[in-house]
Amino acid sequence: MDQSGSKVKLGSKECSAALTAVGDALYVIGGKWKLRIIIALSEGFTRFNELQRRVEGISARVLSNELKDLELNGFLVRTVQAGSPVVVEYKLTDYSDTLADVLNALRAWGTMHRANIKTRMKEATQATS
Amino acid sequence: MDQSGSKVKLGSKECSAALTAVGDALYVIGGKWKLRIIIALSEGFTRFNELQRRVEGISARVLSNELKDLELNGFLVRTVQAGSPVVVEYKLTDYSDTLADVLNALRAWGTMHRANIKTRMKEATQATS
DNA sequence: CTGTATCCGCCCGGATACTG
DNA sequence: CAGTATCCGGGCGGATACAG
Repeated sequence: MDQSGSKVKLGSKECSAALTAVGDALYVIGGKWKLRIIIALSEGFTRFNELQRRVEGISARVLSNELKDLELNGFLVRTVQAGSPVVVEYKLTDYSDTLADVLNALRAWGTMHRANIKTRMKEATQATS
Repeated sequence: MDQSGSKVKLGSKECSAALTAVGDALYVIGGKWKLRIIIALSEGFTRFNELQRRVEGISARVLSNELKDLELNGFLVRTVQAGSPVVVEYKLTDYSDTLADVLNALRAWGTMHRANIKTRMKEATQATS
């Protein structure tokens, strides 16, 4: 089959490295909400309630926790401007830009996969009809 | 409950598309184990117990469920060869190759992030010393 | 070996109410 | 608006025992 190097064949060291690296990544940006929050922020939504509306399905409690977590990991900064209405803003840091490749890959794949699923369902319909 | 056509109705479609696409992706390959199992499989481990040893920390029950899920989503195929010891093998499908970019991006980022954390800790040590 | 079934504790996270 | 506190139910997932 792929013995003649058709697939990516890594040495055992690089293999565990892949497992470890992806594990590290998932530990920080894994979970249901982290990346979506980052996307919403990248779209220019900075306020708490804006984000909650934008990231559909998230509760205030969870959003609050996730934001703290993201701040701890250096992806965003929380700023408070005193005033008549106190303005709290969340803004992505430069470090969050390092996720660009991950985000792009995920977005591209998600788009592709959705189209693919539709095709599968159509075929299934035809086959069972 | 949002009655007003909350579907794609915004001027900037790309933004909501990103959220949807990444949401789709996370729905399928999100979670603690999926990608790690795929990596282990890509390393050539095909047997159940091999995978369980390779994907550190996963229990038999969870591994079983994840494998079913991955098979349902077309990432792998389960084959059973009858014999004195029945041989069960899990093999990645071509469709799993579409995840290459995602995996590479995640691996690269995880590696970068780990190095970055080390640097931060060093600096913190120096600052407090 | 390759799983499945059952029990069960724990924690995630929704709902609600409340504060500043 | 921007959260926090509390309650609490469900489910995720570990441990164990068991089946093919």
